[in-house]
Amino acid sequence: MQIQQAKHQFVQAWGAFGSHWGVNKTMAQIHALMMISEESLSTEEIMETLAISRGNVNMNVRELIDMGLVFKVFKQGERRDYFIGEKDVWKIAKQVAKLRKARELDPVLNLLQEIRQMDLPPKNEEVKRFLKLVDDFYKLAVNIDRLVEGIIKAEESWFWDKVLKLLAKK
Amino acid sequence: MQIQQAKHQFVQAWGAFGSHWGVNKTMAQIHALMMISEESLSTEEIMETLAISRGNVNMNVRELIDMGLVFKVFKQGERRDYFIGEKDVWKIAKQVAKLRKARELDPVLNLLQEIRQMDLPPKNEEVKRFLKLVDDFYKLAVNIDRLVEGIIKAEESWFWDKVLKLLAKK
DNA sequence: TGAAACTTTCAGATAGTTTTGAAATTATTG
DNA sequence: CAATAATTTCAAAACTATCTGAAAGTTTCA
Repeated sequence: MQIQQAKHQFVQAWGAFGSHWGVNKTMAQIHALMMISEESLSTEEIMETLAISRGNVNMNVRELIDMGLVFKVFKQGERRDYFIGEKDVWKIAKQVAKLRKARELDPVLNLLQEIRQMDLPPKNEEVKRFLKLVDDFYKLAVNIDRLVEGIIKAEESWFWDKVLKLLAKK
Repeated sequence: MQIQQAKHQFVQAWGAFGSHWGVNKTMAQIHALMMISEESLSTEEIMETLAISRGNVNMNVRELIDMGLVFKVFKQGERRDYFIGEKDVWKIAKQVAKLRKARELDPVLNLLQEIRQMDLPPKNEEVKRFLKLVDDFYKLAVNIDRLVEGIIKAEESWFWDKVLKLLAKK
């Protein structure tokens, strides 16, 4: 197997995974390409490598920049923009955790909190059961929130060391 | 606010969240409805409550059953099928974690493992850097895998007690 | 300043997903 | 067995997301 084939496979697979992660295929492919490219890349180079349009590259690169996973690079004496991908896997993971928390968890916390604070008479069995479910979900969501916050703030080796030791102990 | 309104809001919001979780709106709505319904529901009742077609209910309920979040119930003297939702939030969470791990994490582990085992000559800087990235991702994925496995197996109170205490200590 | 180089936008095209609803199938009852 | 009730299937329609490519906008430089 040659390195170029291996990289190609990585990029293609990452694109396919994207669909299961709520990320569009092209964005996942661009991100994969940026992670494995030591050098910064121009729009043209991304277009060619992935066989996609200029508009598509522009849109997705911009979003990756907004996500903090890709950065603009200015090259001395060059007119066009170049982009470089974050290479630190732990930083990438924390960033993704942060973004997914904001998209997937925070809105749920808000909804549950809102319902908990409703005044719902009469206090019959139906109401009690509903509020119990909402409350259970809320407590779970708060715990997950704290765990994710912990991960985002943690130092990698410390975190895994402690957590995996803890889970093993059981 | 009345209980029926509150339940309606819960179902609608859950449906909207679905889109951000890689779950289609209808399935998320049906699941929400099943979680908050004490009684088992028939296809007809779900159709009416959510204003959706028979085929849609059938498909999504079947999938929820496959996911282990909803169960078929046979009613004495009744010809039609009834369905009841799992109500235990921790069980639901573990089930979802299991499903998402299978969909989102396991394929990545396989890819990374596969690439790690490739023979990629020559061992130049480019190859080394690529394999380093793959290796970093692999180690991270293995750690996440262990964490998720730990969660799936853990007893709820024990798990949160320990983990949150750990994160607080830092 | 103005022409070239490059980036951004966005309307329409394409591709992908979800839903419907009627027909086919299966199960139950008298 | 035949009638009835319910479930399942699936092709077509509706809807949604994504991508293209040309036009508009911006920046650079002589």
